[in-house]
Amino acid sequence: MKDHLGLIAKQEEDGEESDLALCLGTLNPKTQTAGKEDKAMNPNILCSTKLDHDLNEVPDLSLGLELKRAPDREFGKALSADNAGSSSLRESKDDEDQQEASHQTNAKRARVSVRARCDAPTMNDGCHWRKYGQKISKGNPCPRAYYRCSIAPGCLVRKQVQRCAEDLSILITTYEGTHNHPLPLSATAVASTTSAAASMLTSGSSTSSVYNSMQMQMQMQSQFIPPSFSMQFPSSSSHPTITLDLTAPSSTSQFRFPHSFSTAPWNSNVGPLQIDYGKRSEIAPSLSLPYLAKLKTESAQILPSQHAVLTDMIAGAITSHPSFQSALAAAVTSCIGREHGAARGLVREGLSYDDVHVQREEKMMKLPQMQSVPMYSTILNSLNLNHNSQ
DNA sequence: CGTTTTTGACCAGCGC
DNA sequence: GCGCTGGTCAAAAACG
Repeated sequence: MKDHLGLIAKQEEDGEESDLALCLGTLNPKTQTAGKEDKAMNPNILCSTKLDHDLNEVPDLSLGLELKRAPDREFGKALSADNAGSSSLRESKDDEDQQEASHQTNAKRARVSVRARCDAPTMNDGCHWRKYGQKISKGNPCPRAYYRCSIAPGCLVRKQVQRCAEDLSILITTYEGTHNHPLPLSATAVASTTSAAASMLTSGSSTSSVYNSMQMQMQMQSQFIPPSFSMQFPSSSSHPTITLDLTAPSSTSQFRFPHSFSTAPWNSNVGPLQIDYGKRSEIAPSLSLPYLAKLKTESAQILPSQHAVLTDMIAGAITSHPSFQSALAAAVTSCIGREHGAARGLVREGLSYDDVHVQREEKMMKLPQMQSVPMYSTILNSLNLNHNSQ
């Protein structure tokens, strides 16, 4: 499967756990399906789509990764000290109490620090924060601001914002804690990224594939591709901290968050994760194939010869860590939720993937968002998800 | 008038 | 124990 990007998500229904695998990559141009070899390796491969042949025709599979609480205990354990994305509300008061107790007693909660060039006072991550303190810390003339999540009164997530002493254009944002409420869609991407990093830290997994996945995701959320990305694990810290460095020190071109990323209101309709593709403007997904296409064709950072390596990297990353598997499941849910209307229509019509593919362009003229429906509807059918619950 | 920010006081952890 | 530092609290001020 060297030319495929494999995504595997677990789902549990009626006590039975099953794997969902998506295969995005080279496919048989005649059958529009994954090759026999691929299916032999994983009978659960549901669909695949062209990535090498014609990137411009790849349906818009935008996976806004959103961590949900996985059924398996191991994943729940891994998430116990991170800041998950828009996880569902805690179902019992006991959970809240446990989390509160954990917060009170565990002085070494995992933190995720993001370094990025940003002109705005704070990096808008889609969440809603209330400032509760400010301090001048030792060794840095710039004050450190303390924020807590103000979406829900009992939310324990906090963040610290401070400018880098060496380079005032660099904003260091440090996240800590777990959201105990649903997040705005626009906040899920950053939250899931920091969540995955924290999860990796707390679960002890530090594989390079996860590292690479983090790099990919953060790059895709941004307007430009930083040529370098670093994670740091300070050995002497009161909190275990991962630093996601998006400042690209060896860059030949400056990497900055788009203006809209920094200043758009958290609950804006267009969302703060907005990137401009020339005259077109789209919500920046966490994993967007059109965006991959753009990278491939326009960025010198990703050459065609590197594509196999790239897909291998992503596949390895996603399949190597339970957080990403669960994140994908939630992401699919999120995607379907966003376009549930169109998907519902197709499912009701009983259209197959091929039918949809043929009619796609025609339908897109009427409903632009329909371009992502073929993939979603296939996922949808396989997951047997209940749209009405969205 | 409700919400958010500011800012000095307070507290806890840590090293000496 | 003491002082330093990071982090939080809470009353007052500012803001919309």
